[in-house]
Amino acid sequence: MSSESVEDELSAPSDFLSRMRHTTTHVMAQAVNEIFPDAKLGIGPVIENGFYYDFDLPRSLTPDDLEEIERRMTRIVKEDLKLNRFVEPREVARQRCENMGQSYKVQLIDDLPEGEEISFFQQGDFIDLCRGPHIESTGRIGAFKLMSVAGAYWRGSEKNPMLQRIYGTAFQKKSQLESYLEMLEEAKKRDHKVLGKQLGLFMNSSLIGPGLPLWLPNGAIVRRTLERFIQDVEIERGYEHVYTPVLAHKNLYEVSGHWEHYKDGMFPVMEIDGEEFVLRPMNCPHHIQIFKNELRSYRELPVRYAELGTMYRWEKSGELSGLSRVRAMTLSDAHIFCSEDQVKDEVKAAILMIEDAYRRLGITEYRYRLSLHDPKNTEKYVDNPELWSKAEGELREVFAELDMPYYEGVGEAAFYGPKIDIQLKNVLGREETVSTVQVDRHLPNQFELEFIGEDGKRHRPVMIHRGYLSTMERMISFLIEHYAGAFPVWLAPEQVRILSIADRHNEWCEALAKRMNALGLRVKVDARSEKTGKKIAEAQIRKIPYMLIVGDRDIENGTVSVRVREKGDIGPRPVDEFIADLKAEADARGLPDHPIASV
RNA sequence: GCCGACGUGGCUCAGUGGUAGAGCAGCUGUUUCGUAAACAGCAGGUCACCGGUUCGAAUCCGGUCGUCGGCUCCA
Repeated sequence: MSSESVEDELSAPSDFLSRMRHTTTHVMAQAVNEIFPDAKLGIGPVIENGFYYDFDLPRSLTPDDLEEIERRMTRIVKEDLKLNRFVEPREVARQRCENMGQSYKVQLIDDLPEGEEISFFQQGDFIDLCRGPHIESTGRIGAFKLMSVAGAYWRGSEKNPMLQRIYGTAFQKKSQLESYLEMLEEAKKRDHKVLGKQLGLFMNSSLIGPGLPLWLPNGAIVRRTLERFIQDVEIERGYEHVYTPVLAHKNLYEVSGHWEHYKDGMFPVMEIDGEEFVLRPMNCPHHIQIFKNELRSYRELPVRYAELGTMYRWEKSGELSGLSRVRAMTLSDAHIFCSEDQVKDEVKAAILMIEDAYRRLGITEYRYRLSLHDPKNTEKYVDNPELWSKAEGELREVFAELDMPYYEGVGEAAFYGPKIDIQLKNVLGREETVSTVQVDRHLPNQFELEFIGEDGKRHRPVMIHRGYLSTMERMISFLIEHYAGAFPVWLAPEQVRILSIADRHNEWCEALAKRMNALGLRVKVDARSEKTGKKIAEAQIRKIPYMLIVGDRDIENGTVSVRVREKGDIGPRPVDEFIADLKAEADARGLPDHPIASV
């Protein structure tokens, strides 16, 4: 992280927008410096949709300060100051920063590799250590806006002092800035926390506790439907399901190594009658005990145990968020026990299974990360260089053999082994880990797992940890945002709402709903004495895929007037035909082709 | 956990020291209506919690809890 930040600070991309944003961040620093002459500067890189700069200031910034800074920035832009670049020898540069009291900049210089050119940029009186590149003058900066203030640790480490980070963005044209801000507003409406409330999917109770969400009936339908899908696919693909408890002796996790490496992520020990229990933060040790329950033959392998495993992790309070970061979660987990020569095939099969699910869910924006350990961090990772290099090499081979592109993330591995993480892009363009496949030779050692080989001798199996569709919490928070709450038919809590035109149609509507319910379709009737327009508006807000409007004409002709969520009124359809089409669409368990709407 | 902001009926939000408000939702009644919100009435709030300042606190101050945006961490 620290080396990357230095990198960010000193080598911004060179296209005009990036250079302009980089210059804007300098203008911001200049403005802050005017208000706080003693401000110490951290780093000020360009990021995906803008920029930030970190400051060490005598007091914390308020929203009013941001306005003041913006005003000063506007003035600096108007002054149209030229940016001058100059280079200095290391010692001179270092002395300059020290004289300016810029201790963080001194640290940056000290960390620059030998022989690196050390450059400064100056506009007006303001001088800043920076590699650039910049635009030629502040006057060429277009529309900008400061977005927020946040605390950020110097160099990203909790051990370092916390600086104040100001986030901002800039565009060449005002209209571009405006449409970006509009886009953020739109994204807010897709926020799963907002939609979760609006659609009655989940809630939190401060009495129950933060990070412990409660699934409301509608959310429970989405979850159950997804869980059934997961289990059905797993059965098809040769997994066996098990159920294991969420508590275990602390000792289990001492053997596994979790206690040593993962203690901070666990709820504290419960002690009773001299026994120590913990809530499990992972399911693997439980599945391992099942593997060990009998003597295994190579003929049985691979053994694949799957479970929607509920677990508890002590997430720090500031990390919690809606359904995506929680303390109680259920992972679509599985552990594959196999022989050395089965590893790569099993990893590949798991990846292909995950890709197939994404296709059905309509998820296309993702990339593979090979998550490697950090050899320098022996505290976080099991210290066994041979195992690491073997497993990491193996996963690279898998990518090569599948001909799949990927990138590597050092320091992203699990404590026991490297991972293939599938990184999804969420609505805000941020990546989150959803599915994961991990190769592990550590836990089999810890628990002394064995199977009898063809040669009659004992061999150690390899374990593959496979998180299929993440935790139900994170996956569904992702899907809510991905679909903007408009779930495809197979996942929609309420698939159809029947709207009666007048009270006299209610009985017929109820009978129709009953008939569809009997086929496993989720149908409700809006039998209130409200105007049709109002019933439509409400069903639309609830994002129900189909509305069936029923009045005299329909009852007479045996039709329903179909209104499709995305398309509006598509006119009357024979009842039997609609039901058959809907049933087919729901059973397909995939993105809708909209057979009904396509007519 | 750290930095910052915020917390007012079920929901969305007004209200900056002087008797707690609106819209939607809810309930009751009227309306029976064909593709995005009929009309009227009623009810609903220890202004997150605890303490302080003040003749008087939703409003000012302190603390606690919770939420949000970041940092760190992560499925």
